[in-house]
Amino acid sequence: MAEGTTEAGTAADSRSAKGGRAAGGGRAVADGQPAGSRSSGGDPAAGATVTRAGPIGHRMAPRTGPLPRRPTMVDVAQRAGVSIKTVSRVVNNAPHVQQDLVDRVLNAVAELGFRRNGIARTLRAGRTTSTIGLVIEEIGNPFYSTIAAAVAEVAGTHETMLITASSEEDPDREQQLLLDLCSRRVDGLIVVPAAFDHGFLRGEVEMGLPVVFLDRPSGGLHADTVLLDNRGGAHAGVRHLIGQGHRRIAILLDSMGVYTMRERLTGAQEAMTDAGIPYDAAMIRDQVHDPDSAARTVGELLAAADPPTAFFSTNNRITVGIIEELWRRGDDSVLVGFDDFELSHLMPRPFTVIGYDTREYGRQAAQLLFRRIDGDRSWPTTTVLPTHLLPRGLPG
Amino acid sequence: MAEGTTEAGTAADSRSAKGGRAAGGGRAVADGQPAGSRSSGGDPAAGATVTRAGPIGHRMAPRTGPLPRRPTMVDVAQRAGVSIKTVSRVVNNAPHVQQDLVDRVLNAVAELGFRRNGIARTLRAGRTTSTIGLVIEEIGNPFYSTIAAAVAEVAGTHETMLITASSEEDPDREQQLLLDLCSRRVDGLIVVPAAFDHGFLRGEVEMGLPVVFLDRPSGGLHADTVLLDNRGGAHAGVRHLIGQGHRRIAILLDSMGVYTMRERLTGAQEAMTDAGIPYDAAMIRDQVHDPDSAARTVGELLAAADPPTAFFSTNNRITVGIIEELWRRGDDSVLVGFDDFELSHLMPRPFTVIGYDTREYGRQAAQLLFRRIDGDRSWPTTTVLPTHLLPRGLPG
DNA sequence: GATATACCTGACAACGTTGTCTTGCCTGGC
DNA sequence: GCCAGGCAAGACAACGTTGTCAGGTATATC
Repeated sequence: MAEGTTEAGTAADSRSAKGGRAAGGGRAVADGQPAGSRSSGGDPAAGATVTRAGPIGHRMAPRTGPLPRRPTMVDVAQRAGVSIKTVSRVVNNAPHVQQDLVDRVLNAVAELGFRRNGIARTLRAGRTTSTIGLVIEEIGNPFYSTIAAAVAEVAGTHETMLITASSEEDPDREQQLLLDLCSRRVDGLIVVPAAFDHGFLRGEVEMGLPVVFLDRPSGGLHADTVLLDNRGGAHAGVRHLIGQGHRRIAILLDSMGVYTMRERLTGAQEAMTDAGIPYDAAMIRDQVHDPDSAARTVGELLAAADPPTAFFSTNNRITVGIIEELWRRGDDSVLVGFDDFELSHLMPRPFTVIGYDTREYGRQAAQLLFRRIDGDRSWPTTTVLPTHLLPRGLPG
Repeated sequence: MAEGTTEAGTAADSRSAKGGRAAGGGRAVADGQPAGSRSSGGDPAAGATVTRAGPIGHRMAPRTGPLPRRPTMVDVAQRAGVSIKTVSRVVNNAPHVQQDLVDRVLNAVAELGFRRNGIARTLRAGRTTSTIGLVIEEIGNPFYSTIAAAVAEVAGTHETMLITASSEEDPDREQQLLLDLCSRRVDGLIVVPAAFDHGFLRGEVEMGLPVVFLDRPSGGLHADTVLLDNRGGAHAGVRHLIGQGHRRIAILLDSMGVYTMRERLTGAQEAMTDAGIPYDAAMIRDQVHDPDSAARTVGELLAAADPPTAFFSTNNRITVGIIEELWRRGDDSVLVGFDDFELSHLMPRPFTVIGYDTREYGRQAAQLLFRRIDGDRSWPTTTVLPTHLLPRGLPG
């Protein structure tokens, strides 16, 4: 840690790094001291972001002159004393080039540090960009990052890279991102729709751009769609509760504006109806957007007359909130939750999960997309992935 | 669910979707029946992936003819009766174009569904691609997806898109990905190094490609680097344990081949040395790559003579394994773990965490990169982000 | 009325690569 | 000795866009 001259200071934009914002957010800090003044090691500046600038190991000056131009095939051709076409042939491993020319070209390539310009290569008519676009709600969400990982994996087998963009559930932003990706001439698009209507993509689709919708269907544009068996899963989950003798089952959901929520509610209600349990509006709670609001809602429901004996959660954020509140209260109401998540089996209260293979979900969409990219022009399809009930009861 | 003709069947590549592989992996299935035969709702084919193909709502034939060519500025110019230069001006909102020509061009653009080709635009000398590359270990890992989210967010404010690629910790693959990204002429690169030496990028860097290394330094190429205060964090964590009176502290780590592991071990050992606790090789366990092996290691350590009374975990996978094993055994050994993670506060045994702001980590790297892209040619810097001890004791 | 100025428009080249076509050479068969 | 055919290499155009420059018209200035 003592190489070269050093110059300590605080990075220009590090204001937001000081103090708060530790992962896990806002908890108390060691020894009750304020974050900024705490020492967390031998480093005198610990607690704040530290930036060192300067040469390391050997003499070196910051660059100031104009940057050297990137070498092109013309430069390589001149250096090797051949035509650019020959350079192109060598670079692309085309046949019918004499060995000594190949060597001269490869030497020139190495000496100049030539790297083929993929942009220009793509421009020549008909070439693909070997890039696909994935538009999701938010890449930081583990569900979507698993999807992205699966899509990237499939893309890799097709020598294709992945541009991922987050719509943040905003239809305008989604449209902007999608059209931007079209301008970049991606070879295909996978979209988790935020908007209802993707008619603005029709022109692109007609000109051969493959599009796959994932997790939610889209109105306005008929294209391949990969969905989850939301109804079936919810149905099975609620039936599981009914089978345990529960009749008062509370259903918590995020927003009726989201397709998956509507489907899951429908499935849950069908299970209730099948069992002859009368509809009770008081047992259905909408607009539960995060764990805290889920916890609050649980409190309200349990405080009411004739409280529920079981809960059905329609997504994992709600599930977490319900668990926290039940745990706090020592309440032994039973819970079934849609979406499995990492470490769910280590939660303080075991609960039954409606799970599915998220990686397979993304993989299906990606394989479908590449089938289209590879020329499949048959009817658009709708694929429905199954869900699985993973029962975990209370030990007792 | 009853639109148009339907055709049920199993998707060609859905083998891996049947049965196993539910998220959370390999747990028993409802009612003890095999996955394939279980019913999870009203759907007769539940348990297997179902694909429907066919028109929805209205008559439509699968496309077979040649795809219509994408309209170019030439097409728009012809239709509007102007030169392509005028089209270019209109499309780019350049001044000095008469209103009636603007209207004619915009009409032609709308009628033809023209969308500017960003590839060709980029090719014209000197233009940037408005794309940056991020090479990480694996996008499915929540740590990296948080990084990606932060980078994408910063990129968005610079009207730039993000290509994310996973090196899978393989130096060869990393090199291939990085060079591919160079061919695509990304405006900059953020790399979590898998390899030790990134000298192969020197030519690109000299020709003006900004590179930022994140989470691990790189030998062989002097560039901006953003690191975590691994030593300080580990030092503080172990000191915390020592402060509670522990003298036999086991340290579990993944691999000494990884920079962060070496740093964390060093910090932990410094704390021990500072407290006059003699070095004991038996207390340090290497090659703990996953939760299961962490759990096994805990079992071995506790079974030995003179077992540890506290554990120091150097990453969150190891932490999870330790928690599971301690919980299983009802052992009340104390644990401090590097890396906070979602729901860590809901784990069955409260434990102290060495946390940091992962989003800020990615943000710092991205801001640094864009400062370079915007022309900052000063000395490369090394930024060290602080860690924070988040003590959570056993309730008793 | 001549000249300067601003404004508007288009012709043309260039970006870096690859597809097409041509040219020249060499070998082999008659 | 002539021609067919394969091989090797290069000239040239094209991909779709934008920068440069020239030309043309209308308005303002002397």
